[in-house]
Amino acid sequence: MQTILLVDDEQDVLDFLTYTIQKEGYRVFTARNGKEAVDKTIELSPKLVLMDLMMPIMDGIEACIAIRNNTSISQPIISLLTSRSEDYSQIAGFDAGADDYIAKPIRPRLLLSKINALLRRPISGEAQPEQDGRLHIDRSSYLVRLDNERIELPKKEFELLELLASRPGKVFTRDQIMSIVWGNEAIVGERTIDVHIRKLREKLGNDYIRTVKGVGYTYNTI
Amino acid sequence: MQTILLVDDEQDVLDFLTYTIQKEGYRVFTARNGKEAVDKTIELSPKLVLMDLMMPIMDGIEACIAIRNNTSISQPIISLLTSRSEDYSQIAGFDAGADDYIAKPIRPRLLLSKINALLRRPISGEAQPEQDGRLHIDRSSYLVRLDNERIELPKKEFELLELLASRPGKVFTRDQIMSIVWGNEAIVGERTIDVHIRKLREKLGNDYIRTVKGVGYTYNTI
DNA sequence: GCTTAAGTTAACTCAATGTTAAGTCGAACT
DNA sequence: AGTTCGACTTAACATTGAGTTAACTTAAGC
Repeated sequence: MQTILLVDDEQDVLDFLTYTIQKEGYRVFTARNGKEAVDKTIELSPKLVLMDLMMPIMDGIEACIAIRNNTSISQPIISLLTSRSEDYSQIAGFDAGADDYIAKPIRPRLLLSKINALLRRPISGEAQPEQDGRLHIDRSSYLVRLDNERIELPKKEFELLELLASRPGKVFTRDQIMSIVWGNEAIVGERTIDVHIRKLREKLGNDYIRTVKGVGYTYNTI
Repeated sequence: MQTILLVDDEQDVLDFLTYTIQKEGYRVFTARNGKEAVDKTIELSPKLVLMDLMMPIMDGIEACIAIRNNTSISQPIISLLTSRSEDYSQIAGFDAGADDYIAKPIRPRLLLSKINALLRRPISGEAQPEQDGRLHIDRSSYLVRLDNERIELPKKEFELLELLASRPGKVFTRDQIMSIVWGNEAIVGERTIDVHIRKLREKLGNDYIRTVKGVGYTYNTI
């Protein structure tokens, strides 16, 4: 079960959101201000922190910075809750390292679908894909750089490359690739993966992805 | 520790706000009118001046102008305190060089959050978003300059551009754009974002905003 | 050599996005 | 009050290109 830390200074909001999120099947902890949020993040290692922007003692931005600066803790996904009126602080949030925004007033349905989406995406902290010099993969800009030349990749190609590069040397089976990049719902044909691999090789050169026949594909460790 | 100059002609207000702000960990000085405010600004070089609009001897607007015109002193962030009714004077305040408004009656928590936000924000005019020369976005004057030619943008377009430019290269999803620029109250149609993107491209040229199909939009880092 | 996995190519499909023009609404002006 | 204006939204339609498929070729392993 995934853990979520909920941070707001208003008890009503906490109660309501806790109820809403628990019903969806998550484990919820709460904090009342930024200081508590930082402490509990360290203590509980939540996967996701939902935090109000305006709080006494330490506001959302400060807490965000504090969490991001503490490299010894496992980095949660941080999403800030904000009122539409306080618009100038919104941009500061991204600078502070927040991953997403959720605008108040909060619609429960929307909130849950956002939470699900945020938690479904690749683990932000772990396994930074690839730094070895030649190739650089940046998820936030959806951009790949090869020898400092930028290469724009379409979504699926990017995600496929990102997956392979997240563990250089590890061989991913077609099944694994299919369920991670395509999801279990999509039933696509046998050759679809091949074609995407081909497109990647076309753009990056043949050296980066190695076929392990009968098993799958791997990102080449030189 | 950051220094704040508090200016109001009512002793009650001064006492209450001084207490509130000191508790948050700022150094607070006070002044009783605009004249004093200018003098103490020169003397103390505060980071932030919180000033009532209506005062005897010299009002907030005049003091604001006096401070802005004195180029030999380090420019503080100026935020004016105003009653909701006198909102017509807000325009004059911005013209006079104020950075922000805080409406009376003052809610302590809101005030503190605003102060925190203001003091984190670079002094007005000093571009946070975008440095590359061609495009200059100035939030305080709500104005965009492209190759030194001024471009006036309506609110939504400005906010959209500001968001994208706040993190050049980062791809913002439609969801994120929607909740930040529009907020969750407004449920607008599918094509609304596209149209605003189009208007921006029309005015700025196509080079600045890149579409990442299936993901979102990004401000281009050439 | 036979079998099967993977590579290749080009055509196809459809959802995502682009575009245009017209409609709505509120603010400013007369 | 009526009028004008422009921001914002909507709706209808056009376009694009990512993703997929199909048909065929090549390579690997026994």
